[in-house]
Amino acid sequence: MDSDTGSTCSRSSSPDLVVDSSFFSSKMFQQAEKNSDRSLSPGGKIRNRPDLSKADLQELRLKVNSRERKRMHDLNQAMDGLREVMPYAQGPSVRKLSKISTLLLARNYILMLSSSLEEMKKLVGEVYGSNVAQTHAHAPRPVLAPAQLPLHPLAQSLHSLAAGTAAVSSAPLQHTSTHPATAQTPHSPPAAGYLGFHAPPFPSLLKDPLQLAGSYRHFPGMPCPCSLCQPLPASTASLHGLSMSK
DNA sequence: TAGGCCATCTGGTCCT
DNA sequence: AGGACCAGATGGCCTA
Repeated sequence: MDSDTGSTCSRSSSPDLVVDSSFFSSKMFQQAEKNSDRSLSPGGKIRNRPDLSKADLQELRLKVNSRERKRMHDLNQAMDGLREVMPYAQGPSVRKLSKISTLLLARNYILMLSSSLEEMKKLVGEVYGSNVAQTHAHAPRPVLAPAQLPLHPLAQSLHSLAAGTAAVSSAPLQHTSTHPATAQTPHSPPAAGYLGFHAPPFPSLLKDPLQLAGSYRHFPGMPCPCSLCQPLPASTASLHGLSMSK
């Protein structure tokens, strides 16, 4: 059951709840009674307090409920904070990620970043190694194009992740996906399966990462990974398989 | 109307 | 003892 305040908050996960006497509406007490009837099991910290009067028991129960509400609100706030840093379009017209989707997406995001970091380390090591060899050989060496530098795989993967997320959640990114397989109606939340770990997340993207180049979101502070801006080096192709199969 | 998602209440358990 | 955390139950809202 929703509290009166909860039902007016447009499904916000973190409603600003002001607990006052009116908050405990008859509806809430009806629910409380039901729950009490249902859970008449022996035990229960509050129920087993013969030393307290009925009024005290009720006050204690309200206090505990309030704490629990606050705890859940804090949890939801943290969840909102997590949503904010996810590569996912946000805005008033965009339905926010569900909790489960947020967690799954976050996990994949972390995995992708970790993988990209490893790849960056490798490439940096290779570059330094080559430079050392080159210095000794006095031979001219082609300079890596920016598109081939280590950040590329990270950004490329971000595009896949973001585009896929948008596809399954229908949250419009800055570019609009036109891929028929990923088109969904607005306001449909992402299915957990798409963000899960047992199947390639976005098969169409894995098949042809270049196809959706124009539908990607560009992230501030990151090199644009879309194929319109950069070619896809073979070394990063494996990243598209990085996902949920763990 | 069914199903998904969510907020809330509640009792139980664990920790300080 | 009190608080945090957890899981089950319930009902509301929303979308397909």
